[in-house]
Amino acid sequence: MIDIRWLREAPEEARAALGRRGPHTEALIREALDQDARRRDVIKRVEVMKARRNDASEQVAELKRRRADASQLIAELKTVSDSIKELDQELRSIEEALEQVLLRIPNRPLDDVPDGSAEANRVVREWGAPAPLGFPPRPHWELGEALGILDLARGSKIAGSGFPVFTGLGARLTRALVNFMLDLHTREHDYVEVSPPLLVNAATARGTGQLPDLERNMYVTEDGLFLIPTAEVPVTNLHRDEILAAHELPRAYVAYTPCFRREAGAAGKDTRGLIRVHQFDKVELVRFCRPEESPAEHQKLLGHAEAVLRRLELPYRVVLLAAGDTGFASAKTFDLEVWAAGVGTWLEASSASCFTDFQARRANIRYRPSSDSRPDFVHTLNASGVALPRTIIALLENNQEPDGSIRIPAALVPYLGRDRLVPIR
RNA sequence: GGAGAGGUGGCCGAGUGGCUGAAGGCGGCGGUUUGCUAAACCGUUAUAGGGCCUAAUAGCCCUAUCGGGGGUUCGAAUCCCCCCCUCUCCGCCA
Repeated sequence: MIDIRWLREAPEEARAALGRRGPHTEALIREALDQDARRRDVIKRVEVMKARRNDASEQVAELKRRRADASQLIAELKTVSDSIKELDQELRSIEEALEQVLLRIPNRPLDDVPDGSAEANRVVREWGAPAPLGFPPRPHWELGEALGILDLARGSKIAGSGFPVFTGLGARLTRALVNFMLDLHTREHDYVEVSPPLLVNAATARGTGQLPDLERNMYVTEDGLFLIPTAEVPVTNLHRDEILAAHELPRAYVAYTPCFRREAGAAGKDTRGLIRVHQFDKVELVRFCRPEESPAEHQKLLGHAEAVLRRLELPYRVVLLAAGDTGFASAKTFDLEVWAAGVGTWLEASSASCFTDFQARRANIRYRPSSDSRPDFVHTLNASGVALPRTIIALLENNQEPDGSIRIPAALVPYLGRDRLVPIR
C-alpha cells in the first residue's frame, strides 16, 4: 500500500502544490481522499469483528480443553467469520481502487519551482559561449558518416530507425566517454559504481514511477520484464523495501547502462540522427539522502553533471523547469542543455531531479533518523552524468573544422587515444 | 528445461491446527557489578495499518504480518492450491 498520510494530513497544501501541475489533479485528490475514508471505515468495522473472533476463539480452545461443548459458540462464530470475509473482500477492492488513484498522482513541485508550463522554464546560468565557427556548420549525421564513426543506415537495417551503429573510432568514442565519466564520478565525486540488470520487473518499474506513467515508453518482454529506460530504475530500486541506517546517508551510486525507450508518439521533428533514439548509452548518478539534505544534495548532484560538460569543454546552460514541464515523479528538475552548433539548438544532455519522498514512498525506501526513532522516507535524486548521444552530437558539431575533422577535448584524449578525428572521405 | 530439498524476527534456529508476534541462542540497546577492559547477571529488543488521546512519528487499545497471493477451518507459521526466490543433482550453455 502506497503511503497516503502526506495527502490526508495536509490536503490543502497538497491541492495547492499539485494544482500547479494542472487542474486534473483535483479530481485525483478528491477520489483518493474519498477512497481513503471508505477504506478506514471498513477497517474500523472489520477489526472490531476480528477482535471478537480472536477473543471467542480462545474461549473455544478453553472449552475444548475442558472437554465441554463448544458447538454453540462455533456456530455463532461462523457467521462472524463470514462477515469478516465479506468485509475483507470489500476492503481489498477499495484498496485496489485507492492504489490505482495514488499511482496517478504526480509529485508535488517544490515552492521555488516556477509556475506555468515549458515557456516558463528559467535559464539559471550558462557556461561557455557557443563560438561562431566561421563557416556553415554541418550536422552530426553528416559529420559522423564522413568520419566513418556512425552508420545510421545499417542500424535501421538490423534493428530499425533510432538504433544507431557506432563503428571504428565511433565505437571507441562511446567507450571513451563512458570510461571518462565513470572515472570522474567515482574518483572525484565519490560515487559507488554499480552495473545493474538491464531488465526489471513491474514492482521495480513502479518504484521509480515509470509505471503507470511511462508504461507506453518502455519495451516489455513476454516474461513481463521491462527494458530499463534509464539506470535510475534499477539503481534506485536497489534499496526498495529497505531501512537504511542514518550514518550511511547520503549514498551515491553511478551506473553506466544502455537505455531503451520506445519514444512512442515522438516520431517526426527533432529526431534526426542521434537526437532521439531508441537505444542509447548513459551514465547515471543516483543519490539517497535525508529529507533535510535534499536541496543541498540536488545542487551537488547538478554540479557533478555539469563537471562532465565542463571537462569536455562543451557550452551548456542550466534550465530550471516550470511546474507544468517537470516530470511526473520529480519535485524539481534542472535540465542541462548542451549547445549543438550543427543543428543550431540546445539539447538536453542531462536532467537533474529531486524526487523528494515520491519514489521513496512508492519503493518503500526508508531510514532511521536516530536509533530510537521510527523509520522515515528518504529523499531520492538523480541526474544523467551524462547521456552519450547528445554529448557526441555536441562534440562533433561544435568541434568541427572546415575540413570536417573534429578536435577532441584534452580530458578525453587519454581515453580515445588521439586528439582529433579525421574524415575518411 | 527435468528431479529433489528448503524459505520463520538484525542473524542462527525451535515449532504440523488453538493462550505462538512466535521457545532458545547470538547480536544490539539500557542497567548492576567492576580500578579500566573483559566476563557474569538483570532488563529490553520488529514492521505496518486503524482507533482513542495528543504538540508529538509520546502514550494507550485493537488488527495484521513466519517468502508472496489465494483457499480450507470457529481458529493457520502449521493443512491445500498458485507464484517467487535459494540450494543440490541432471540437461543445456557464454
